[in-house]
Amino acid sequence: MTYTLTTPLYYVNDRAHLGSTYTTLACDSIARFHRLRGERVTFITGCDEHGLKIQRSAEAAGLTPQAHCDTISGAYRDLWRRWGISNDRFIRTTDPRHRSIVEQFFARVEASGDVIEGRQRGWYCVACEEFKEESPEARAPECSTHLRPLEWRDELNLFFRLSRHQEAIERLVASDGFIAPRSRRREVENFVAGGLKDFSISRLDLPWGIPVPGYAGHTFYVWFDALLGYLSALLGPEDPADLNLIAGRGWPAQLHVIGKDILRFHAVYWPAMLLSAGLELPERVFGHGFLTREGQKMGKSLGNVLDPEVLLERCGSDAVRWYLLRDIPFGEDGDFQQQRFTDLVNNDLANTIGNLLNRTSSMARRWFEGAVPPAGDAAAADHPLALHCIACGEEVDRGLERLDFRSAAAAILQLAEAANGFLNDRAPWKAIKNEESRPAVAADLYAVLETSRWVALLLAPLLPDLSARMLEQLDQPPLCAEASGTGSGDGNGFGMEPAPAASAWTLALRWGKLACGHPLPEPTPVMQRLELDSPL
RNA sequence: GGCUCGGUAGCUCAGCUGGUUAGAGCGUGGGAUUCAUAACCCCAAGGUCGGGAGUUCAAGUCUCCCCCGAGCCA
Repeated sequence: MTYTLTTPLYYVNDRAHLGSTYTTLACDSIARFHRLRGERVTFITGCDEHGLKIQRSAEAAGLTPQAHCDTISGAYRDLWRRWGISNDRFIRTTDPRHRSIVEQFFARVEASGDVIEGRQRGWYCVACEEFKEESPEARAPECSTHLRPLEWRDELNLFFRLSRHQEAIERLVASDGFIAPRSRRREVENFVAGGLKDFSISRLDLPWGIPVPGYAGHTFYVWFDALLGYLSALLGPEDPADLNLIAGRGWPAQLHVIGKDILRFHAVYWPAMLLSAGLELPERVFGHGFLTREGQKMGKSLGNVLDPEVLLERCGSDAVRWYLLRDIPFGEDGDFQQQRFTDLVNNDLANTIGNLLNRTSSMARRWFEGAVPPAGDAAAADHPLALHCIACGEEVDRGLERLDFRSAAAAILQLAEAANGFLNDRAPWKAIKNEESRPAVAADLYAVLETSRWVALLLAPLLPDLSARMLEQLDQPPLCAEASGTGSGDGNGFGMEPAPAASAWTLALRWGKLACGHPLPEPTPVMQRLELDSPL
């Protein structure tokens, strides 16, 4: 059993923005969470590279479409690498194997009688790559989202008979858990209830696309092509381009994470296409919200775009991940406020969590020969901090299963706060002055060090870097939640091996695993405070 | 125009099937402390729960109307 999840395949008409970074970071945390639990994960991301809009972007830049795509797509890949994204796959829709998958898929859809020829007349928005409902008589209509003129089209296209799948899609969309968060379900239900109309899946005389077999002059509509990237992506490096293989390579996906704007493509068109091709449906489509900045929409015209490159360079991935995952309810819109960003990062990460480890470690080193003190009573499973750790672990588990990053993060933070409070109550710096209380001091410090270790472990899916630094500070072995590398390409009984009963992570999440007498490295702050002297 | 979500302390939000003095975090103010990244810990500040009407012994929590904001569809 593989846990397969995807980001959207980002459209390469421009460089990555914070929105795609947000989606990708969230998916990365989910992927890491499942890997840490010992599950086999295929985390897919990539780029959608066809279509008129891209052809024009390339022309505007004086490049061939392919050169343009290579550049932008390469930039995405590089950006994700620098953010430490653990994707197992990076699919490009210009990949030759993808073309072959699209052809095979189309053949299946055609065979089930879902392809018909029809005349497409209407107003088209190139930016949306979508036909609009404007009446044919409209004079110089504009796209309401892009505020750009619509273009009139009147051509023979191939249509996908979406209307035939009305009932199946109605049932799917109404089913529990398919569309998440729940609040977005109604919107799609209403759309489906309005009656599904066939939609065109080919374009005439658009060279930058995949040719439709058997229909000279036609190329596939970008969306038809792009969604299929989720399937092509499942092929391992050594796999032939065979659509029949994907069922054994992690299809159906458990989760598609997307921005709320493309929910319909994923919750309506996509499942219908899959049904038509006789493939299984993904378990869940999660549409998250959009990010604004200081209450305003980000945009070039306003000049207030937050650049993920700048953010990464000036603040680091832990800070940004924490802010986005901890503060914004996943699914809802969020607002990036610089003041709040630095407040949260400094309070939560540097002060509460980082300083906890720092202060405890330095006391332990000073009074207990540079090592983890003897646990004494703190080894007991009913130690208050032990109970808190266990409860926190469960809360993180529950939270991340529901994609509720916020409650997972809050639980971890509360654990660190409890440990800080415990220290203040016990005041080991006072007690140590009395030789008789030395064992009690040892036990208290042990309990807090052990709690810090839990904090580090539980943080691993959310903030892998900080987690690693904390474990290093405790001289603990690193966790591995990175991408599987070659993934399933070895053809070595993929999907056959049972998930391990206990992963290194789950084994480490036991109270008392920190070994007494284990040397502690000299502490250095694991999380620097953010001191931003100018707007990001 | 139809539909769907929101409008709760300065800010961001919790408040499930209606029921003791409406909660949290940040920010703010005060206290305590010195192990630590001027960090940690404790306490406080009183917001007519968008407005109005209604149902009820009782409404932030249900009904209706209105205002404001966001979105989907026309």
